[in-house]
Amino acid sequence: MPRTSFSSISADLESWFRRHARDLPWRRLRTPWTALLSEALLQQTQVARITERFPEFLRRFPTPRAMARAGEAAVLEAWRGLGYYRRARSLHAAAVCIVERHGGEVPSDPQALRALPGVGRYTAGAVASLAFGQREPIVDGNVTRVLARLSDRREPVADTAGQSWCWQQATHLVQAAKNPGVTNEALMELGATICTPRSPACGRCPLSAQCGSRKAGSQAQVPVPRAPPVQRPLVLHALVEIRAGRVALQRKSDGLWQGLLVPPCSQASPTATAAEVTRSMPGMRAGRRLAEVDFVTTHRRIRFIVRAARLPASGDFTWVPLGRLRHRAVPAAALRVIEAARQAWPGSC
DNA sequence: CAGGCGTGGTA
DNA sequence: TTACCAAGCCT
Repeated sequence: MPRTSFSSISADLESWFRRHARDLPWRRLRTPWTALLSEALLQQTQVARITERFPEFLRRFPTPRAMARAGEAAVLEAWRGLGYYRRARSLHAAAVCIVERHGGEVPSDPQALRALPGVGRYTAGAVASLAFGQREPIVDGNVTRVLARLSDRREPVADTAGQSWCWQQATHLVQAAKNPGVTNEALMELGATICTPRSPACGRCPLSAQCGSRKAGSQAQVPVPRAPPVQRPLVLHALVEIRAGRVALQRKSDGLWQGLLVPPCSQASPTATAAEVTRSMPGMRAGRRLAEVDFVTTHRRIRFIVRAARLPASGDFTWVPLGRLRHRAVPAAALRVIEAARQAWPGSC
């Protein structure tokens, strides 16, 4: 792609974006902190999921200092149901860093941004360009797709070589831009609303005249999809005790759903007996089987085998009222496990 | 660097 | 119903 094309593309992107930008909550008030907050929330998550939740985050954590003071548990609680919960723990740690190392202000230097927990190349570039107007490139899933189609790239874009090519293209584009932040945001917006993975709306695309895949009619083949991840099976035995309208939960210390509240779980064979299930669970007694719940993540196919349980009074449990589950740091999978248990609970109709 | 890390929407 | 995948990062 010749240099003149990049300046023409960025100009078309910017003018299109000024007319067609969606009204998103984090665009109303654009500060460095709202940029960092929204980008952390949006990692691997669709815009529509975050638009509803962003106002609550901004209300609860209006500044890095407020988030640092609120504590990690409060951030995890606000993050309920959004997945990839390490983002929540990283964001809180980043807020602490910002308070301790940067006087409570989000840094503008890409290097300093990169040093924050949970901030990689994309997020650092996004905050630097969108919030500070710096000439930093960004590459995410949307940008990757738009760039691949513009050049009608028939080779993979997901592997190392492909991503390197994308960053190079994005760098050229932002170098040619009049307003780097606007060009970057427009590039993402185009990928999200026009240049979609399937059936892109080329008829409404401001770049259609300059698009290689449009010219070749290869939009459906570009970019080449990457091989789907293998989904490994995992069996978890969950022990649920409901007493006086409350369910016993534990804060998970590692692995899947680390830091979140879940019923006591152990990994064992699908045919394990109650005694075998509780062998590594001191003081806990497993009762009758109540239900099975299947849950799919990106890399796993999880089967929960749910048993009623008798948990020791001395255990370190958090007893959460059933009606409050959706306001606590309980992952969606655990909500489904608890709901299945409640349906099958002795005495339930 | 390949694999781990969630969830829900859409076709 | 399955398949795909979304404003990625970390180890």
